[in-house]
Amino acid sequence: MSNPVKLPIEFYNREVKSVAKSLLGKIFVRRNDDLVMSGIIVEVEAYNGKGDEASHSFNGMTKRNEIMFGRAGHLYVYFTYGMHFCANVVTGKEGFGAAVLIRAIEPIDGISTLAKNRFFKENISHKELINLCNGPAKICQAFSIIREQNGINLSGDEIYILDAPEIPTSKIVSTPRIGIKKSIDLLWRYYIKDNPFVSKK
DNA sequence: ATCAAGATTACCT
DNA sequence: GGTAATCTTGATA
Repeated sequence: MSNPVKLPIEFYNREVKSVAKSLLGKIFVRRNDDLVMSGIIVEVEAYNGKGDEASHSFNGMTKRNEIMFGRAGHLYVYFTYGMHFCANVVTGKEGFGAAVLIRAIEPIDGISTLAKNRFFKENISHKELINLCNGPAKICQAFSIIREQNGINLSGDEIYILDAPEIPTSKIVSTPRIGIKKSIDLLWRYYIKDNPFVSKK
């Protein structure tokens, strides 16, 4: 087995749709001391800094979205619907306001912890495993990501993403983004074809 | 100050 | 397929 290495800042400092597609197949890791949770990123969405009406950054910087306008390679966490958190990776140059929403993860390590966070029990059925991280708010609940993690540097040791081989273009499916009412013509949602941990076909 | 919408989810028929 | 839950945020006055 090869040495896993954290994605460098240059990885994130690129055009948001390229980063989004490249993030598929990479390993998302959350570490708390000796506790490790991880999984394969299988579904993402790109939100651009310019000309994207569905993006939080569309109307300029606010207190809520300021991390989105910060440096690439940091985590943008927001609260929505009065009860859910969603996690994004900031991309591109500082001040641009682009980010990739992580929508689904195939669990690998720390599944009993992920399960406890989501379902308040360690042993789960196959159905519950599929349902563990197949949605942006489910990921945050499973990985214990809240307001506190907003702005975290992905070069650090608490939350980071490990490199892994690129998913070939032939295995990447593009669709409209989920749950938005503007810019629905843009096919900026990407997921790994035939992966059972994707949120929706 | 007020208010409507929201990058969702779980549970219902 | 439909909708309640739940509250922060940003826009408007």
